[in-house]
Amino acid sequence: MSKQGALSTASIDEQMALISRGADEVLLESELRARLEKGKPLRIKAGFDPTAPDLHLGHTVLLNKMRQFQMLGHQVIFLIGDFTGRIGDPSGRNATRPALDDEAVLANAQTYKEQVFKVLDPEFTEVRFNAEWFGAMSASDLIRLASKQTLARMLERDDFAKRYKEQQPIALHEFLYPMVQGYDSVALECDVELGGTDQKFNLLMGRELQKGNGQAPQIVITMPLLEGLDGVQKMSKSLNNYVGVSDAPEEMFGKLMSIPDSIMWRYFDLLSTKTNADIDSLKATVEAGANPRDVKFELGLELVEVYHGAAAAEDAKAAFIKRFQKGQLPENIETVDVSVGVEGKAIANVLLEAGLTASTSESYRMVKQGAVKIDGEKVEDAKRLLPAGGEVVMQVGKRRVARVSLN
RNA sequence: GGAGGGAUUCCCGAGUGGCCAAAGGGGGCAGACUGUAAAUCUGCUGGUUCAUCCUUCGGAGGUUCGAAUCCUCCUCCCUCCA
Repeated sequence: MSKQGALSTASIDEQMALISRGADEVLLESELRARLEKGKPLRIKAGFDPTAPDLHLGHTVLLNKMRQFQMLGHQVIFLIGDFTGRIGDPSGRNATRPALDDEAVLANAQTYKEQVFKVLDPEFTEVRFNAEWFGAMSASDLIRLASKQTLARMLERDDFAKRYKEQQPIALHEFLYPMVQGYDSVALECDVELGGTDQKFNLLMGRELQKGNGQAPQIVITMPLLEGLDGVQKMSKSLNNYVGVSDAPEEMFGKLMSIPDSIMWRYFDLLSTKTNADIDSLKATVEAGANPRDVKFELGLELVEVYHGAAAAEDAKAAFIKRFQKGQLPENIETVDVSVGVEGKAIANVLLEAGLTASTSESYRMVKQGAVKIDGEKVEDAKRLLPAGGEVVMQVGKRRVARVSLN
């Protein structure tokens, strides 16, 4: 793998292998190979809808693929769909999504940029907004664009076909969306467009429109959804199985360590910038009997480093080992003040007020199950009163800890 | 317009007058075992002043000593007929 800014000296086969790693589909591989063989930097685009500014690792799958292209010396374009974001996107939804107002779009776009450059190298990233060309487009331009597509073609899309069949409404503007997105590729003269599998139809539309405008059709690469920490369902906030890109280093490391082994290689394929050869050699060590945990450490280190730097990553790993492998208390325990009054307060209530349990009922349950410790001592009686004065370290289970100042 | 079926605790789903804070499963949490993995076993899984009392079974009323269960009205969903 070469330094950025210059085309990689890796063989075409190696480049193809890296580019297609983890991808759901590469359409068409033969075209991609042909373009790589020309030996010129390619223009790689991925579009982002400015609706969800709080990113988790699932969202970074595309970014990581872009990063891999950068490492091969190609130019990536981070396209913010500010114009299309104002229309609303029907992708994979049964109902139409409300349009965003200008202010929200801009604010989200800004947040996006901040988070995205943790992964991408800003020097080799072109940030564009599609209002740039659509803002200036006239009605006649738009109708001319629309004239290039047919109803039958639009209804090939599963989502539309299904809604049509079920007699659910399809707003006309939803037909415009794929065309508008496809036209982005024309405007940017893209060689490759990346997107989620749910975007396949729209990505292919870009090929059609490019052909119609005398450009070589872009290669389409679709990336799958990343499974969450449970290893089964897709990573999402609502399922609470995600690693947020703004998670603290220790939290991020710990979450990554908790993924099932079965999903570990998937994370490497989709999130790591390691070469295929490096990943293969890690696999070989595990097959030879190495503890998969140590390979997971590698994963944790790499990903925490992306978002927090190398030093923080090492610290997170050390803290993890100390806390969970050796069972010691973490170093930075949050201190919480709890007022207990002159008579003192029952442990159950102190736990609640310290935020360690969700209710006093839960406190009682935790104590009953032997999950509560105060200064390392298992608590037997949830009703015991804690007197004012002094600090105690309270633990509920392995993960919840707080230093509680009683006053 | 007519005839039926349904709405239950985070989710699915049983319950058809008291033994129901409500079976079972899922999910989650905790304990054991571990590599904070998986698998497995065990327990817990409405609130509380915790062997107590309070609130919950779509909503509002009613019958009853007592209702998730019966009656009335309302809201929403599904199936069939016209």
